[in-house]
Amino acid sequence: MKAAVLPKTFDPRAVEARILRMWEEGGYFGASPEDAEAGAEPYVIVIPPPNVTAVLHMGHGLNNTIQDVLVRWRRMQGRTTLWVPGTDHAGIATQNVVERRLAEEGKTRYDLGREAFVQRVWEHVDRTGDRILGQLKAIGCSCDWTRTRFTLDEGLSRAVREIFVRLYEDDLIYRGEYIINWCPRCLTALSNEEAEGSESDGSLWHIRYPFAPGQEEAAATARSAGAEAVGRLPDGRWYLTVSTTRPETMLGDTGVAVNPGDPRYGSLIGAAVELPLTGRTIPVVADRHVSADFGTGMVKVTPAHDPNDFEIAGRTGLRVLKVMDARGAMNESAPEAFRGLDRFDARKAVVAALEGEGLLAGRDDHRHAIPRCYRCDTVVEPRLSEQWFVRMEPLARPALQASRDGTVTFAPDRWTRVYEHWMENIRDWCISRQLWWGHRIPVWYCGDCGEVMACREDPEACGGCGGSSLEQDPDVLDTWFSSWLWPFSVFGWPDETADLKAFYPGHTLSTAPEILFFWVARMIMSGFHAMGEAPFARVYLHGTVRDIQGRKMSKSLGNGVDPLEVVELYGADALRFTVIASAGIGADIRLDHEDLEASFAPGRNFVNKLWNAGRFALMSLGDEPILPLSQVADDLHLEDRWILSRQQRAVRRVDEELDAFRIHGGAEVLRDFFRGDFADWYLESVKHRVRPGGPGREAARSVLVHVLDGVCRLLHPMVPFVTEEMWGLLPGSGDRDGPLIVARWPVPSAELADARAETAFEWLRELIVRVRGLRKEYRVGEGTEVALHVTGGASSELLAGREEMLRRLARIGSVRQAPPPPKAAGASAVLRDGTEVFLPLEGVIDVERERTRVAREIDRLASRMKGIEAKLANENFLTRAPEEVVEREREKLASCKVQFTKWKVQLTSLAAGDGAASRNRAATGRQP
RNA sequence: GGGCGCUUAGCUCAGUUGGUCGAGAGCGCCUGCCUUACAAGCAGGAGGUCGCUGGUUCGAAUCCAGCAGCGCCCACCA
Repeated sequence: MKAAVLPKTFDPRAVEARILRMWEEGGYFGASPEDAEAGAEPYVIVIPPPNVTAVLHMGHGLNNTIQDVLVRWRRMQGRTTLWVPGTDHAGIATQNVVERRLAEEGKTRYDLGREAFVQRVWEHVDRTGDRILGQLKAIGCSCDWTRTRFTLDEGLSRAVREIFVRLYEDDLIYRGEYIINWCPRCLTALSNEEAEGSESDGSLWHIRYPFAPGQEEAAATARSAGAEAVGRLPDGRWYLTVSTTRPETMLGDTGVAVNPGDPRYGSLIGAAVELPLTGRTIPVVADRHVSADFGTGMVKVTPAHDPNDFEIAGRTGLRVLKVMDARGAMNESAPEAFRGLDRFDARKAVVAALEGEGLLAGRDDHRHAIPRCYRCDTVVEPRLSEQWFVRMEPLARPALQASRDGTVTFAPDRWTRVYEHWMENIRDWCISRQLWWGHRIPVWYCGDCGEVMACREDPEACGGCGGSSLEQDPDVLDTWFSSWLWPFSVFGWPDETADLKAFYPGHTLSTAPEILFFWVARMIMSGFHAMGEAPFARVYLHGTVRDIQGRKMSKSLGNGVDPLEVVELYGADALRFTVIASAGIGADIRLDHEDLEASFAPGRNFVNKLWNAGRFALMSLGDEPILPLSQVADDLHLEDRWILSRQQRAVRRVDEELDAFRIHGGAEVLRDFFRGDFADWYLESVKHRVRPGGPGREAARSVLVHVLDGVCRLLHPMVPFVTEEMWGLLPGSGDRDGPLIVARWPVPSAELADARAETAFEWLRELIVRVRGLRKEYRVGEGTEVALHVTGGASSELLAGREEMLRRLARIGSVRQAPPPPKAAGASAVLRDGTEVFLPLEGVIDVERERTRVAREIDRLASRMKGIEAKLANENFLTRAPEEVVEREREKLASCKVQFTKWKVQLTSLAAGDGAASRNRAATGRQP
C-alpha cells in the first residue's frame, strides 16, 4: 500500500516545494485585522529586513529560523499570528554594488546621471529582492508574503517623509556645519555608528614648531618652568613640540593649544609659532580639552579635520581652514608642494619635508583605533561639512525609560546595559548622505528668498516669497532612517489603518546584536515618538555564525555557508534543526564551511529518524481504524501509560523553554523525548503488540498514533516540512481540520500524567540497561538467552507481567525472583533502588579475567564508600544540609554497601567456580 | 582607557535559582550487530583534576576575588 512506497530516507526535495505551495495557497501565513479582533491576543513579528544587495547567509538562516519557530509555535497555540516580511534598500551598500558594476563597464554614476543611475539600481534590486524572498521561503519561513514591504516602496517613503517633517517641525531635525565622518571613497557622510573603529598599528610623530621672532622670552620662561618640550634648534630658534598620528593635517593647523592650568606653559598662551612648510604663523591658545599629562601637553589644532579641534576652535576663535577635498586629497589651501596628493601620500611627503628641515623630533609606534567605513573599509576622514542631524536626546528619554522599567526587555539580559549605556550617551544622528540611492531629503531651498522648507508634498512655490525657484536638497537619507520606522510603517503609518490598530505594537524582535544601535535602539525611539509606545516588548539578540576557526562568516573571507546549498543537500528541516539545537541563548554558532556534511548531519539524522518513526507507524498499524485514547483507557499497558505521561512533561517543558527564548532547550527536550523515550523505548516495547493478534493491540495502536501525532505537533515549529508530511500520512486520531501548520498545540494533560507508571517503567528501563551492560561486559552475545535472578528493592511488584518485555529487550530467558544459588559464577549489578540483579553465567565466562576485574571494582567501591561515610559523619553536614540531601547520601551509601557485598560474593563464587571456568574458556568467544 | 562575554570529553556545545551534576548531548572514536522503521541505524563502551590560584559553604562547573588565554563592544586623549 501507500506505506510500502515511502522511501527509507526522508527526501526533502520531494516534499518541501509541494508543502510550501500548500501552505501558501491555503493562506495559513496571513492574518487580517478582523482575525486579530476575533482571536486571542495577536502575536506579531516584523522581520529584520535583509539588504536587497546581498544574498542570504547563515546568519539570516539562524535568525529567520528562530523567528519562524516562535511564530509557528504561537500560531498553533491559537494566537492570531503575523510575521511581516520585507527587504531593505540598504543605501550605501546597494549603491556601491551597482557602481562597481558600472565601473566594470568603465563608467561612473555621473556618466549616467542621477535619474538613469537610480533606474539602474531599481533594476538591480528588483532581481535580488525576489531572490532573497525566495530564499526565506525555501527555509520555511511562514511570513505573510502578501504583506511584503520594501523600505523604498511608496508607503514607506511616505512614512519617511512624514516623520522627517514632523521632527523638523518639532525642531528635532536640524541642519548645520559640523565635523562628521566622511568616507572619501563612497563620498558621503556617515553616522557615528557607520564608522567602525579597527585597531591598527600606526605611528605617533613628534614635530617641532619654531616660535615666531620675538617670542624668545616666552619660550625661555616656559623652558625654565619645566617645559621639556620647548627647546632651541641648532640655528638658535626656539621651538615647541607637538605630537600627531596624522602629520598631513598639520597643513591645516590654525593654532596650538595647551591646558590653561598647565604651569609649564602659562607664558606661551598668546605666543605665536611658525607653522612649518606653510609660512603661516599661528597662535598658542588655552583650552580645557588639552590634558597636561598626555604627550607634551601641547596639541596642534586642525579645526577643519578633527572634531575636537573643531570644538577648540569654536571656544577659542581659531580660524577653520580646510586643506583636504572630498576624496581625501590635499586641496588648494595646502602649500603647492602637497596639492593634489592623497592624504596618505601627503603624510609621507609632509614627514619627509619636516625631516628635511630638521623639525621632526621623532616617531613612536602607536597602536590605536582607526575608524573605517562600515561598507567599504576605507579609512574615514573627519570632515567639516553641512549635514542634517536628528536631535537624539529627547527621543532617547522614553526609550531609556522603557528598558529601565521593563517595558522592553532584552535576551540575553546583558544587552540591557549595553543598550542603556548607549542611550545615556546618545549623540546626534547625522542622517544626510551624499548618495543617489535612497529617500531624497524632503527639503526645498528657495533661490529667491532663501527659505528652507520641509514638505510632505513636493511644493509648487516658496512658502516664504511665493517664488518658484525652488531646489530640493540633493542628498538622501541614511538607510536606517527608513528602517527605524519599519514596525509601524509596514502597517500603513501615518494613516490610522486597521492594520496598525490591530498589529502595533508587535511582540518580539529577533536580530543580531551588531545592529542593536543601528536599528533596534532607533526603532524603540521612533516607536515612542510616532506611536507613543515601544514597537515590541522583547528583544532577542542571537549569536553570530562563525566558521570553525571562530571567524565571522563573510563574503570576503570566503568562509560563508550558503543556506540554499544546505537546503539543497540536506533539506530545510536539517538546516533549521542544526542551527537551533547547536547553541544556547545568544551564543555563537560554529559551522565548518568546508564540511557541510559534518556540520549538518545532526539535523539531517534527526529528521530522518523522525521520518522513519512515522514510516514504522504506517507500515505496521494496518488499515483498521485507530481508536481514540478514551476508548482504550482501560487497556493501557505500563509502557503506554509511561510514554503518555512522559509526553505531558515534554509539552510543559517545551513551552517553558520557548517562552524564555531557549529554543535550543526546546529542541533538546524534544530530541530527548522523541529519540530517548519514544523511538528507543516505546516503539521497541510495542512492536510486537501492534501486529495483528498482538497483545493489547488496540491500545498500542491508539497510543502510538496519539504520541506520534503529538511529536509532530511539538516538533512542527522546528522542523515544519517533515512533520507536516508525516502528519498528513498518519492515520487520523483527533482534530484534523486542516494541515499541521494550523493544528492545535498540545496542552499538558493532568489526566495522562502518571507518576507511578513512570517510576515503574524507569525501573524496568534501568534493569534492562544494566542487564545489557552486563552481557556486554561479560561478552555474552544476544544469541545466548540467560536467566535473571532479582532480589530486593521493589522488584516483585514492578516485574509482574513484564517477562515478555525483558525477553525481547534484554534477551532474558527466565526470571526468578530469588537469590542466585550459592557459589554460582555469574554477573551481578545493583539497581538504584537496591534491587540485586544476577545473571548466572556458569560456563560462559573467563573466570580468571573476571576475578581480577572484580577485585579492582571492590577497591574502587571501598574508597567511594569511605568518602560518603566521612560526609555522613560530618556534624555540620548533618545539621545544616536539607533533610532530603542527607537522605540521598544515606541511600547512596546503602546502595554502595549492597553492591559491595555483591561484589564480595561474586569474587568468592568466581574463586569457587575456578575449575569450571577454565574448562569453559573456549566458550567465551563470539557466538556463531 | 572603560565595559562585556567566553574558557566543561578529540571537535562543536548544553548545564535555568550552589545539593540525584559522583558532570550531559551531538559529531568523532572503540566493541558487537545489515534484529523486516531507520547502518543518516541499533546495543554497549572509552574519554573530562568543568582554564589556573585562592576564598565563602556542610557542599562549588555553578557564588566571590585574583591571574592567564581568547573574543566582542564602547571611547575625541592628540
